[in-house]
Amino acid sequence: MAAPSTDRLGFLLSFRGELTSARIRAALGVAGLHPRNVMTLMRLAPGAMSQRELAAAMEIDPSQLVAVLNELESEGLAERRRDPADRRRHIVEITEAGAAVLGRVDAAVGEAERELFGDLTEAEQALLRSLLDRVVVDAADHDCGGAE
Amino acid sequence: MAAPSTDRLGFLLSFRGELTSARIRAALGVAGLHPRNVMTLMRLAPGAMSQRELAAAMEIDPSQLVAVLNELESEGLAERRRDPADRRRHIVEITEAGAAVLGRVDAAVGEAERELFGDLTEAEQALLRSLLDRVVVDAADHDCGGAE
DNA sequence: TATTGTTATACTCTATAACTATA
DNA sequence: TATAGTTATAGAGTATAACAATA
Repeated sequence: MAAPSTDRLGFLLSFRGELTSARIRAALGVAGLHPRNVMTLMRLAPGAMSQRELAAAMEIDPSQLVAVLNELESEGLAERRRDPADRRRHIVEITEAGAAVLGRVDAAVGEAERELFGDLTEAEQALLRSLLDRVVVDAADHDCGGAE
Repeated sequence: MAAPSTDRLGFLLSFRGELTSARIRAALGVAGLHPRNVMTLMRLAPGAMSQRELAAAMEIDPSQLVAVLNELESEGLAERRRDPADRRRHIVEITEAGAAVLGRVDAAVGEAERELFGDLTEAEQALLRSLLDRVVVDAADHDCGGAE
């Protein structure tokens, strides 16, 4: 849906964020993976963890994570193995192939950022970052009814 | 899904945009309407137009607009009438009640923006706006496959 | 035959709850 | 009984195609 009153800063930030998000998602898809699967690999890159921990870190429901890991595992990009200490748990780990994919993705995201922010100097990019960091987005509950 | 590498400016802008969008949508819902319906009223505020024009302006499919207008009309916030010059067309118009709703919404959005950007001075808000305006988001086609 | 608005259908996402196997 | 992971189901949202009325 196109912007109706981009003269409001809130709308401007929302719409630019959405378009930026679309460009980044396209970059994440460079290896033919779903962006969500790539985000999962990114989470796993620093180290292995249980599915429950991974779901919590990504703020998604554990049941949604199942399909993601099925796909990643079938493509050889991540592995699940039982935790010997507690056989209910799965330890999830990124594979070498998964890490290699992340390398390609990182290059594509870098390219996307050069396109997105290429008209800004390094200093201006740093300034934009610091201003965005000061936007207050701590989700106080502002649900006002809505929908029908 | 939470941020995996907010150290990249593209991710930061995406995630701040998403959270800002959520806060703005909550404000749009202040009158109990679906945000999409409020956006439609905003488009109609400057003047009446046909459904086809309205759909084009909002960049949505005409068929999706039908349900929105049904709801707005049943709530007395907008009206459809046949164009006498071309009886295929519907002229869509906001009502006084619809304009009144927009007044309440505008106040709520103003409040949301004060929360979001209250830590920034007026000058900093203007700076943020000008930097966002220079982010390049003209959708060149970057579809790289993705999904499965 | 082309266009406007409408309806119907299908596909994706997401949220939730029920189920299994372990503890 | 409680927890980790899985499966199944339902709902919202969206995209597409077929349709009726009018040009």
